[in-house]
Amino acid sequence: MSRQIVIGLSAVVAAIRDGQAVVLTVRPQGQPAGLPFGPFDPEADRTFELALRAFVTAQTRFELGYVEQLYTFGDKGRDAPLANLGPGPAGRASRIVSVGYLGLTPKAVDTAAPDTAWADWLRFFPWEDWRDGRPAALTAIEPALRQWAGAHPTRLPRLRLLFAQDGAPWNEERVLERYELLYEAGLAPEAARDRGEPPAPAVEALGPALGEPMISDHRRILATALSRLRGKLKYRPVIFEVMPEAFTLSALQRAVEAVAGVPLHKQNFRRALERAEMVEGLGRLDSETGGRPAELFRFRREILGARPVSGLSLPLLRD
Amino acid sequence: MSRQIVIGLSAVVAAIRDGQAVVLTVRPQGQPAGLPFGPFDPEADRTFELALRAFVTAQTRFELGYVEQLYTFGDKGRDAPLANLGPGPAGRASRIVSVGYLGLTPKAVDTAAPDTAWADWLRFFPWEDWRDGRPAALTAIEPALRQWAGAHPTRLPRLRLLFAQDGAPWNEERVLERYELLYEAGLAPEAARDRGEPPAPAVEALGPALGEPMISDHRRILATALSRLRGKLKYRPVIFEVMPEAFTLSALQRAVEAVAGVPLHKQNFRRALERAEMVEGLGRLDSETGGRPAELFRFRREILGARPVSGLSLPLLRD
DNA sequence: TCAAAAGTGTTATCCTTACACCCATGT
DNA sequence: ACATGGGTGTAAGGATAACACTTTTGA
Repeated sequence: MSRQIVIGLSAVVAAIRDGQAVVLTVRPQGQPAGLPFGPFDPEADRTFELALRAFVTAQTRFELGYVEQLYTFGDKGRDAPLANLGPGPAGRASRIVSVGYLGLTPKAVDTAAPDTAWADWLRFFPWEDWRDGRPAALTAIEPALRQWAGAHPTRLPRLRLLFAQDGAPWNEERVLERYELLYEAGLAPEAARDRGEPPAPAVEALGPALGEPMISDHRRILATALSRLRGKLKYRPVIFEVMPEAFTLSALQRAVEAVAGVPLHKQNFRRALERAEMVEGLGRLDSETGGRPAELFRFRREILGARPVSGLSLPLLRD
Repeated sequence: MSRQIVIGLSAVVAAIRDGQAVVLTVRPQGQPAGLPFGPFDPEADRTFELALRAFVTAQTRFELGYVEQLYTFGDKGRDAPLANLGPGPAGRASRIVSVGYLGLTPKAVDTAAPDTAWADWLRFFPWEDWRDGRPAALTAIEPALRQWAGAHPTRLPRLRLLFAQDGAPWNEERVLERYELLYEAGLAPEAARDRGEPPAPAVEALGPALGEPMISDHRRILATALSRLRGKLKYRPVIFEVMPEAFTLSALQRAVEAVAGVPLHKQNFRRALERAEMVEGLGRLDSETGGRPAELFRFRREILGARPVSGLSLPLLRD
């Protein structure tokens, strides 16, 4: 009898908390972190999305708002430690196909569900945070990357382009490609693990600069999500899905910066918002941090139905 | 024993022929057209992409070049007539999940494989061709669309936005959303078919203006592909994947226009190409159609590895 | 010589970028 | 008063959109 297919659904649930991009993780004690995931039941589930919403709520006591499909991963050998996804054709080795989803929510409240926590997204990709200039983690891993590339005719240009080597500019969208390069180079702990090998010495030496690993292919899915989200920021007003009803323009800018991982030019960011008529002042003020109180704004959701609406421009701050 | 999952892979293989965007279709005599598709074998296939390349070649005697994953569809009830996808868990009703792929090729050569043919892409979506102004097919289906929308608070703005009603501008990227609206409105023949109902009279009356239906969810996958491709044109130089090594700038422009379905401004299109240093004159001339011979150009593929490269701007021609 | 398609010049306008500066509050 | 963050004005440069015009071939 032939090997069976199990479809696993994984959710990247993202939010903003204290000016940082965070994701919902599940971490059974002692184990690496993972994303909320569950099996797709071909009998009972009418659509992927409904199944996803149901098990995320069950697992984390959290209701999803905005949801979109990311990618379906089916490579043999990268699904290793997800052996049993609950009931269904377990016992015998099943072929696991994983469908990744991205969910956004304005409320990063603690759910009190066991083993569930909001984790700083960039902890898994420390080289992705350029808000305060070139990240230290990148400097730390550069030697290992360059050693892997050597003078190789395709590796070296690829490294240059993806990791801003030799004066190449940083492109914040290519999160997945960067992670895949690290995996190929054997610099992601998951690479050795998936082959059943012990961790490489180079990986152990670099430690946290390589980012925290996750179970199964979850870090890959997380990288896919960040790539998608950073790209989408620019052509859809998705950032408002992680903002509360009322927010200050600075909070909005900090949210965009946290997701995109780059510092933005304050005034040009505001001018772009204004021109697009995306936000509206509420007259009310925010009485908060030290300094002049900021006006509260709201997203003009009504423009979504009324005209083709693009995202935000990212006016970079020169460094 | 529980119902099993079958994963079907479908390929949208696109090319340009005689200035038209075409796709590879499989059409057993008398039946509606379909995309090349085949089952994913969890036993033998290492990745989706390898499996896809293998069966497309087997089925159409055609080798794929550029390939990317589109989307994974798993809705119950939209997979109706694909009952048996070859060997595997057939006999008993299986749950079919379909993973769509997009492939691009510069050679739309006839393969001589049985029942395989290149079909004009826009035949399935006649309202998508704005190269010669507002398409007649759109004018034809507008009354039915407006009747469906009525004064409904969400339907009407959605219709306006997607189908350029009441002065709203046309957005060529939203192919999938338009198809889904037609499906919801019962104006795609597939909608009644999937519910096991006879064709609606309104659908029969409109005939070809609603576009040719396809088997299973293939028209949905085709719409997904066109959306993706139209979007991608603008931020990746994908158009060159469907061009021969040497081409004239007019041929390039016609290719872009065929895919995007909109007319472009000749000189501004060329200026954009020049500024991006994307193409290079070959000195050779093309001795072809009536008129002054055109210079042949090639895509400077080397820029791909060297710097972050975006796609083409689409300088619209006012109408 | 005329139709057909290739290819070029130029300007107004808008958007982006990059300056530098003023405002309102809490301590 | 001063530190802290909020909020504004304006000018240079580049990209886009919109004009109309010249060139080279085949029939």
